[in-house]
Amino acid sequence: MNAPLSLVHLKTACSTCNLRELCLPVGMTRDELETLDELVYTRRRIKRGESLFRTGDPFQSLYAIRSGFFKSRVATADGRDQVSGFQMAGELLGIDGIGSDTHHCDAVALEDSEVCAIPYARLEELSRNFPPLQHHFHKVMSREIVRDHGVMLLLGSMRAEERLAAFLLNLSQRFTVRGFSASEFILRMTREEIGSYLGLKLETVSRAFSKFQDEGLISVQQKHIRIADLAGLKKVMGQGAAANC
Amino acid sequence: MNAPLSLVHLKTACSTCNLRELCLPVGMTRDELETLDELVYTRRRIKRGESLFRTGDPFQSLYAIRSGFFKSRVATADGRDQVSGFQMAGELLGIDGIGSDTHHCDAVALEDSEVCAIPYARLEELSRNFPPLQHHFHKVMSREIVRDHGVMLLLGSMRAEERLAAFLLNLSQRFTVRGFSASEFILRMTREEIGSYLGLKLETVSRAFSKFQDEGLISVQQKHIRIADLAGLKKVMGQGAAANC
DNA sequence: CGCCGGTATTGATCCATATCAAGCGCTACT
DNA sequence: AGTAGCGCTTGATATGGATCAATACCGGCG
Repeated sequence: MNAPLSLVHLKTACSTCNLRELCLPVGMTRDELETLDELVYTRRRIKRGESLFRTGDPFQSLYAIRSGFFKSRVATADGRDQVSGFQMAGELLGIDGIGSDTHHCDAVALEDSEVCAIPYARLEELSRNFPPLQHHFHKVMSREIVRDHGVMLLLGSMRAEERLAAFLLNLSQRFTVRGFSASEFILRMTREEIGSYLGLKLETVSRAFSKFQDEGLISVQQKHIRIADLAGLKKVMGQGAAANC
Repeated sequence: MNAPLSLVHLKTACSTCNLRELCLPVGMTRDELETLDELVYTRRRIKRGESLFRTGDPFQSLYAIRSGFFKSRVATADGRDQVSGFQMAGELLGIDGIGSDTHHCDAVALEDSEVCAIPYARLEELSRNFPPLQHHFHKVMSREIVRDHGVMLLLGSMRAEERLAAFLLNLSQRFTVRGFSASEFILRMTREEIGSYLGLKLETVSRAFSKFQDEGLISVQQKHIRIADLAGLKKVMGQGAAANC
């Protein structure tokens, strides 16, 4: 009774994955999806606090998040570091490694997570014979670049409250896509990690949360967030700035 | 006497381009390069101040810079904008368009420039039959992501002088690769554009330049920069932070 | 050659966010 | 159930960079 279950468990297949609308296989037909099943052999579990890979690790595979929540962190030589992104189910980790066969950031699980390892050489090979995959993979990378430009815009030209509003709206939107509530969610990261991502100190993040609550835009209780006034938050962000970050 | 010259001029070929060590064809053999010649049909001249493409333009081609200097600029819906990068000969513009078949930034020439248009559909097609091209293109995109993470780190955690030092060192390094002086160059952009890129106001950029000059690290005369103490500048940056930005 | 507009420098002041500090509240572990 | 420790909130103060303002420079044009 246990054996077949764990077999199913081992044999990961894109064609039966309920994230196929979010992950690499987006927009492929049933037949095309079956081709993709050759791509993923291994699943890997990462416990909260553990790293999927670290800066300097040799690059081998991309990782599609099946479940859980990650942060990516880049570091300077002199010890400073910064969160460069938060990743959730269906998103791809490890693209930073392609350019030099070495990872350029750490990917740390913020909760117990599970990923599909996609051997990169296999992906290149398969995408040569399979244009939809090739094209979609390029789109994923291009969108990552556009997203990063949005973050640069945020870091370079928005004030603290605008940044936090943009951050909350972005999370909300990504939860929505995944079928969760747009207005109520649990933050997986600490105030310090949010601050790091937004280029702010944790106290500033905390104060901005309190201010939003006073203004009736959200209610905060530690990591529990409820968005009470979506339009109001958007207004704080500055009339609909970079929605892509 | 004029005809053959302009013919040569029209027939752009990667295999004879003196930027082939910097551009898409990096690391390819002579034979492989000739395959690439099919890729580029058109050259385009862009005058100083003109745009190669703008946000919202339909995406068709990538552009390899043959000569000149560009800035990319992203904008928010509420009118704020920010320089997201400066590009020089051998670098690729337009990758932002792949993700949604629409450009997400403006590319503006900062001096009279010339680019090779690379029809994107052709690039995908050719790279399917030509793994070295495929692999190198992926590397270019991955490196762009890593570069952007470096900029995010700069914007999120460095102070004004560190940012400017990092900026100068980065320019210096890129000029070196292109065979220009590492220590003496002309800035193609205004203080305001530098400030926009670095998340600072133009006055702050100007003050930082003056401070560096007072400290004997550089000499500045308007757009003419001479780096007098490379090691000193690196120290300002914070003991060799993100060299990749 | 001299003027003009955009660009750069420099100074004075202000303000948003960092920093320092204290206390509170979860949550997880014994 | 009690408690230790990390994470969060809030207050007081400091400061780096923004803002406002005045002047200087430079390149292009008449």
